[in-house]
Amino acid sequence: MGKPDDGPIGIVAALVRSSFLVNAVYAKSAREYGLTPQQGQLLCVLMARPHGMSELGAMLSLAKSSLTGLVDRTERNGLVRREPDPQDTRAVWVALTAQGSKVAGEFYTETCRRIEELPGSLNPAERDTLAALLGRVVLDNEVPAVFLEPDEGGSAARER
Amino acid sequence: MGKPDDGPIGIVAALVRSSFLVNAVYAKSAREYGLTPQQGQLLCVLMARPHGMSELGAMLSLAKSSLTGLVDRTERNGLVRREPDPQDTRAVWVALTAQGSKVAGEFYTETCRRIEELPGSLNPAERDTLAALLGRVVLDNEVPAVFLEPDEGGSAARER
DNA sequence: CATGCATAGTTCGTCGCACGAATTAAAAAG
DNA sequence: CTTTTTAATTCGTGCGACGAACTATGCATG
Repeated sequence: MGKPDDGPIGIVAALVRSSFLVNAVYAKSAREYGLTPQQGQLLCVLMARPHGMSELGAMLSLAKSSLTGLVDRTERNGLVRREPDPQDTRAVWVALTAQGSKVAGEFYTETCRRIEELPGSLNPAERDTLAALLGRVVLDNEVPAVFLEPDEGGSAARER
Repeated sequence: MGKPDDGPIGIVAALVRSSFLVNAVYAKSAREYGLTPQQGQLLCVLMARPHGMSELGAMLSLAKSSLTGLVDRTERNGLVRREPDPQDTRAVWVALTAQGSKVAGEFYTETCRRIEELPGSLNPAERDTLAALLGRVVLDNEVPAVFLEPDEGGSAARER
C-alpha cells in the first residue's frame, strides 16, 4: 500500500480537517465585520428570531455564565438587546437590534459566499451529493441551526 | 416550495453545521483527557513528528504570540517540550514528551472513534463517497494535517 | 396561603486563548 | 563589517470558557 497521505483520506480526517477549514473561513469573515466567531454565531442564530437565554445556551452548548458574557459584550457593541419576557419576569429574550440585523445579514451573506466557494472543484452533481450526505449526518446528529439555510437566511437578511 | 427546513439542506449550511458538530465532539473528547481543544489540536499535529514554531504557527493559523502561549501552557502540563535547534540557535523544535505521546495517542484514538460514529446512518458506499468528496474539498483548499489519517495516527499512537 | 423546589439568569473568580506591537537574539545578505 | 531578515518571546489587552454561588421568580404541593 502506498504512503497513507498518497491515498484518499478517510472519513474521520476528512470531517476534522473540513471542520478546521470552515472554522478558519468563518473566523476570517467574522473578523472583517468586527465580530468574533462566537459573536458571529450568536448573530446567525438570532437571525431567525429572538431566543431566550436557556434556548440559546442549549443551541450553542455554552455554560450559562459564558452566554451571559457573550450577550453582554454583543449588547455593548449595539448588535443585540435583551427584552423582558412578559410571561416570566425571570427570563429575557435576546433579539437583534437594527444595526445587529444589518451586520448579521452582511456577515451571513459574505460567509455564505465564501463557504460556497470551498467545494469549488466539485461539479454540481458532486456538490449535491456532498450536501445530501453531510446533511444527513447533521440531521441524524440533531445539530442545532447555528447557520441558516441560504433560503432562510436570505429572506431574513432581506427583511430589513 | 415547502418550508426550507423540510427539504435537504444546502452545501453551505451542511458544511457549517457539520463543523459545529465536529467541534463539539472534539471539545468534549479533549476535555475528558484534561485538554482544551487547542491543546488537543497541538498534540495531534505533533503526533506525526516534532515541528518548529514557525511551521506550527502556519499550520494552526495562529499569531506567533498565541502559539508561544499555547506551547507554554502545554509544556507546563508536561505534554510537550521545547528543544533547541542545533542548526539555528534562534529556533526551537516542539516535541511530545513521553506523557504527551501517551495522552495524544489516547485522545486521538478516542476522538477518531467518536468522529467515526457521526456518519453512522450512512451505508459504507455513502461513507466512502462522503470521504472522497470532503477529502477533495480539503485537498483543494490545502488544509493542513491538523488531524492524522487513522493509518498514520494509529501507527504513531502505537509507536510508544 | 405558605412553603419548598425548580428554573432563569447574573455575578464572581479563574484560566485559556486570541491579537498586535515591541523586543531580543541570531542568521542571512550585501 | 553592516544591514536586513527571521525566530521566538514579552507585554498589554480583550474575549471567552467554566463552575460555584447567588438572587429573583414561577410552580407544585400540602
